[in-house]
Amino acid sequence: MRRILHLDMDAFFASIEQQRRPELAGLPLVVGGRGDPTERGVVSTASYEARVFGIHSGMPLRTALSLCPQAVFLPVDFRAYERVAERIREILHEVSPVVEAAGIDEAYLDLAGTATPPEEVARLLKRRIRETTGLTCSVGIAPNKLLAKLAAGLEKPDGLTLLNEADVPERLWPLPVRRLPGVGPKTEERLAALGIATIGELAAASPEGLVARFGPAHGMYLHWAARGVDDTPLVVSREARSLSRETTFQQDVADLPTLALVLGRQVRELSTRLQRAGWRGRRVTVKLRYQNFETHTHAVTLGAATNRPAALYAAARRCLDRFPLRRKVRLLGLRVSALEKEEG
DNA sequence: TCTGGGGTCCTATAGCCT
DNA sequence: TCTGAGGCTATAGGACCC
Repeated sequence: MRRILHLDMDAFFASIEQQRRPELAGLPLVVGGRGDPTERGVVSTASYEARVFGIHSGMPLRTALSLCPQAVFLPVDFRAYERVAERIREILHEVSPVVEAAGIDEAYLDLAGTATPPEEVARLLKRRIRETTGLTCSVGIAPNKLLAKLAAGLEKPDGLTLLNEADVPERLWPLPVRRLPGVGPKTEERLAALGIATIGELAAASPEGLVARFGPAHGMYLHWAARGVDDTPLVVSREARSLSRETTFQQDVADLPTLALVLGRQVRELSTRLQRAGWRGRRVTVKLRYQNFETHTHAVTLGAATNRPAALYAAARRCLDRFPLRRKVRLLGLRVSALEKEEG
């Protein structure tokens, strides 16, 4: 049986800010956008003190402000968080060579080659991370990634939870389906329409019915996930599939020159990132989101991969020009995909 | 009055070919 | 020459994650 450890940093961005500015400790703190709660933007992380007011990730900053006017609002400082994340990854690699980073604040470890008992490994990790960064995390240990992640979520913050397949009926089946990774708002709603609200009810549903409604991949995933069954391996390294840059305007934009100007800036940024990483892309996609939040994309595939700004801009303009601009635009995005490694 | 930015993966559909 | 089945690829949209 595999032993997988999942580690999830507690209120990562907010905790880092509280760590480097001790006067913020114990205060409701919201990290998001440019740090101005009257601007467009959403909450990246709320401190536990702010969560008491009902503030959570993904919520508009303006809503957070109305829920808790006395909260402190700070901009996202990705560079700083990335530095902390890198130190944490180093600690993880001291414990196991098989580490999968899952975003900036989560990771999976395969403990197969580790002689130390899993629970001891977890305590060691938590202590080392707290000593070097001052931060706490929640850890789950289980026979697979799915159960390890669910376990880590059972006790937060600063938790340590062991979960086995035998615990699934007692510990997971009472929980709402939304707790399963892969079940978002849409799937939750469609399951609710079938009378399925809990993971246990999902486990009792016929796999044929789930496949008929959710397709083969998602349907069978739901069937097995509700039983805690998962054999996906850890992915210790992966290459980027695409790079993108998008901008939500503070005020909706109606004119093509402004859009073209912003598109030009996005092209230069992506071109620089591609060149630094040694990538070229063959597919260019432009995304527009209108005032009413309707979102559309247009893409072109190039004859040859490029990272040159002139070629990228020409392609992006061809995409942009295909959009009817009768309505105001709130977001403009640019993506480069079908990436190829540059020679030499 | 709302609803970010960076990604990944899956699915539906249309066109083309055999 | 017509028709249909099935496969492949490109494109657009959608759901989800951190």
